[in-house]
Amino acid sequence: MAGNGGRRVRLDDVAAEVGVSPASVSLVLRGAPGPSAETRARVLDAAQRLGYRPDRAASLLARRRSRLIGLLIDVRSPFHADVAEHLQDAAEARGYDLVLSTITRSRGEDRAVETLLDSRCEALVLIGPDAPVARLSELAATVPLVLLCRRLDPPPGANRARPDVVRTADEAGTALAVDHLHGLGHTAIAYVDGGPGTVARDRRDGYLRAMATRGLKPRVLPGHGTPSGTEIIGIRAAEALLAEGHLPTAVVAFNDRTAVGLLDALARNGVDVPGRVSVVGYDDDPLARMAHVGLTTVGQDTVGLAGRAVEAVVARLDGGRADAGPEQVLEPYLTVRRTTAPPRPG
Amino acid sequence: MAGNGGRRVRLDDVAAEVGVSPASVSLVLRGAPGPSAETRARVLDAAQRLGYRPDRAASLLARRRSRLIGLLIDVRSPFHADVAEHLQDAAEARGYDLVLSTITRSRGEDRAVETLLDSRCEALVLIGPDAPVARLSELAATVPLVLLCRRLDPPPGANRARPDVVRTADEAGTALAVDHLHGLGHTAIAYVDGGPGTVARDRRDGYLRAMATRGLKPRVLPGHGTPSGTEIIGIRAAEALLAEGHLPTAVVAFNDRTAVGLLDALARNGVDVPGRVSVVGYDDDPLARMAHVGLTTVGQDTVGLAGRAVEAVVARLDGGRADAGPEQVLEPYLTVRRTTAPPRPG
DNA sequence: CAGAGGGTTTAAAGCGCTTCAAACCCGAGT
DNA sequence: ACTCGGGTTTGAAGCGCTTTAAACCCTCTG
Repeated sequence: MAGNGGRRVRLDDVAAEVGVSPASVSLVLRGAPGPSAETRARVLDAAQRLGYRPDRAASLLARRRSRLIGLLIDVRSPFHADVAEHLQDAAEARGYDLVLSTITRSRGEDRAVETLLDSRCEALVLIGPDAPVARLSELAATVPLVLLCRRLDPPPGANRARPDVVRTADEAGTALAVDHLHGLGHTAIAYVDGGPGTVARDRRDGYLRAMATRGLKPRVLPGHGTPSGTEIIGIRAAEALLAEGHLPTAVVAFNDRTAVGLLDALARNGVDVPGRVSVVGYDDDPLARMAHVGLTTVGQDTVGLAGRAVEAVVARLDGGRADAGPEQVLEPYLTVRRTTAPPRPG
Repeated sequence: MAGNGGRRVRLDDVAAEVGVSPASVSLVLRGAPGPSAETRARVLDAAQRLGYRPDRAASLLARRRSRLIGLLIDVRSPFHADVAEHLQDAAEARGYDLVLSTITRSRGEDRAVETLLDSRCEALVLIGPDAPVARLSELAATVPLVLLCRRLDPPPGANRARPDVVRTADEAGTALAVDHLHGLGHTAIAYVDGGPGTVARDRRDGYLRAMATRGLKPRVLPGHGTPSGTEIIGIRAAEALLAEGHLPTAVVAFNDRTAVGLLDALARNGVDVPGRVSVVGYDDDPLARMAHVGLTTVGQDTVGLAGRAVEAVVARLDGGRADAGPEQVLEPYLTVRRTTAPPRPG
């Protein structure tokens, strides 16, 4: 409110206004026990009147603990944004705050993590980081670390530090997709791969195993090539399939973006989905949920993931647990929308 | 590196290690003039060896000026992410740092701005904020403010504080689209609106004016309804058009997301684009650039916008300019891709 | 009426870094 | 021998808040 050109209002100013010590004001403002109801009221009123805003830097510096959790995300990913939101809530509920650092073109994972470290974070949560196991282990030696949606494989040596891991059972996810399709009557089910990375591997393995279990012949379309997991990959896969002349009756894609690329290329070539080909994605992206896409997809429990991640952090920070807890693996779920149907008879 | 369980390494530790005063270390680490080459080398070496990381909170608190620019964005928007990246670069070049605060479901514009204010930001940049003019003016009275991609209309009273404004000439943008289509031979050009908001108004006005100038009959499809500017709006518009039985030969959409919805609904209904209908979007979203979309669209000069925004901030902060400079309006550009073509003869 | 005990308030010591005036050192100039 | 000036280094005072032990002030016992 106060548009006075003067200096920013400090805690002392409020104290002076009310006629109490800065200590009291600090206590009141943080809702700490001590001050009487009357003092509280007067301080709150004055703070409001003067338009006082606490200085985060100062408060952070003075506080014993920062109660800050650093989060690394990729701004571009809606999935990350989603998880971040739930993390925010979960952290808040436990009395923690989130500092987020995004990775961009000009700012790699390492730099983003450094920013976090410089910001007094007591723990770090990394969503599906690309860093090699050795680097992660090294980081984990410095600060409590939670890996979200990424397994640590191969596990670091026995005496190396080990981060907590919270992830979705991705093998089960693609198996779910195969189940669903097989249940509808499909037998020719192809898979579009997601390139390198542990996540892609898990999903592929899940598909392969599920196919093997049912005695079906797997068919994996390569997912590498620059930006893996993008629409382009899906388009290429569709083109490859079309070029062969005979399409499978169903395709499972590494993720929704790939699935959307697939969908689009199929539509452009006059292939009816789900009439001629069924498609299943992975992530339950907002993209997939959009009415006009209506993609059947495997979803991750973002609320659960966020919750577990925060629990892991709290267990280390407040619970005094020194080393990583057991890996937490959440089950994925399948959301059936409009891109899957029984195969066309004949 | 140092995985020692001990306390975090402080500036004093480095100073002690080298045998100089903390003051010298501080100077060296910030590249400030003073210390001799030899001192520099020794300090840098020790800092490296001890794995020293400066504490941002402490540094921020001690510094006279924070050189921090607060940026408000919506994580979900790729356009915002894009601008943010360029802002980051531009700010860095001028010796400023960015603090970003994102608006989410559970965290409105106001709260996000408060976080920024609490973080010692010397100036704020808001990308297309929804807040009413009065609120923005009030904010501008507190802190140097730059409005990006949003005009201030109606202008606040004469004695009210006024933010700097950097935006794209949106009227010109849609006019560009109409130009292009008319140039191809189209005369039945419809427009899908973007709901309330100054941006939507400008774009619509540009369309209407351009149509009037050419003596063409405008046709605006409503863009309101929850989340305006989304794919849904495009789908509804396409359905409305299809229901009428006769399609225009070209459609200009408020933004790319709307255009994509439009595209999708048309494809589903067997309408060839650009054979039967041409479509133009707005924003030059990564979405539009994607190979399989190939949307002809109007783009904004994000680098220019970011640069001007930072210039405006610097002019106020370092240049001593007290009040807002002139509104900066950048010209949009048209990127022709594969969704526009001459109308089908006959 | 002295002393105990509980609820409030506060003085003072930081948190880890920056800043800047003052001190220092040394060879050059007088 | 002595001052001068420039390049280096540093002591010390904060930045605005938190925290803790100690001081205070009552009212309540014994």
